[in-house]
Amino acid sequence: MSKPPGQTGTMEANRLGTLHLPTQGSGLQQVPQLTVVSPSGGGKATPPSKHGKKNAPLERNTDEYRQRRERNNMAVKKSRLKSKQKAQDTLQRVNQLKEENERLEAKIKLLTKELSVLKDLFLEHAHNLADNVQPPSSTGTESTIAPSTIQDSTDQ
Amino acid sequence: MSKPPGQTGTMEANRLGTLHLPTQGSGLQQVPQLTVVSPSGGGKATPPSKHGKKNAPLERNTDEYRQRRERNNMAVKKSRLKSKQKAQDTLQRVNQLKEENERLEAKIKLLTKELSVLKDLFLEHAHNLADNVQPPSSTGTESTIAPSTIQDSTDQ
DNA sequence: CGGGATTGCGCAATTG
DNA sequence: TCAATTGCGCAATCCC
Repeated sequence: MSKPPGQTGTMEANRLGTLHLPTQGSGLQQVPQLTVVSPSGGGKATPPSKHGKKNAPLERNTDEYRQRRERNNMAVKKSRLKSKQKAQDTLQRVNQLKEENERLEAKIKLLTKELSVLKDLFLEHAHNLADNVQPPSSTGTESTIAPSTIQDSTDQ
Repeated sequence: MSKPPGQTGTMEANRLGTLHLPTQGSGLQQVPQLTVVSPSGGGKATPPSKHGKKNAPLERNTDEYRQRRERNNMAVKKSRLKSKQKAQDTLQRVNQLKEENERLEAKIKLLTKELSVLKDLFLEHAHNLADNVQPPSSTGTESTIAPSTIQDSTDQ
């Protein structure tokens, strides 16, 4: 709904200097031909720009032009496909990492719990010692702490 | 989702039916792309379009046409910006997740080590018991295992 | 300098 | 009806 007043003139497509439109019109394809050349005067063969190269537009009706376009079109397609592929890979990587993350967190949770259990046992033991409780040979409490319970933490 | 299969196989600039050319107007437009409108009438090859609506091409020299184009160009720009933004976000997310993963792995390493230490202590203890070593108050070995050593595992 | 790879842009068909 | 998407071609650059 709300829509600002018309955008007057939207000619952003304008490049700074040159816009060439090929001459002519063989059959179909007549284009409003206008050839705007950058105002800068240096009509030298070697422009100051680093790469500033502006080759002749190459006429649109030549075979070479057509060939070049065709090649470029293929290249563009290829490039875009690649780009899309890469994007998808990235997305996949996110999921992969997320999974791994969960796995790791689960592991941490487990380890933490085990650690907590062991700590409690230690504390208990410490208390026993402190309370001067001597374990003759069957206190029962600690003897239960066979390695078996602890084992599974390391693996996986 | 949704990515309709692009069927267009290979239709270069060949058979064309109608070519609309811009009529000058204000400033200059881009190169007139050839709008190909297939002349064939029958047409069974109509892809299952949801809307199945085919408006008349709308002449290119009308104000309305121009307005519509302008709007669409804006929408396209917007959409592409958004798309690019999203891609970058995804990339960032990957890095974020990678970092988090490292953090988690470090933590796991730490916890594992602590657990290992505790386990060893337990084993030692068990051995002492098994060997019939009575720890009245001078065994010295286990007494050292004060809670202090264990404490730090839980935090951070 | 040549030529593929990228990138920004507009067009048109579709989709929602 | 209109905005958002998407495939596509063109031209300017970039980059070997």
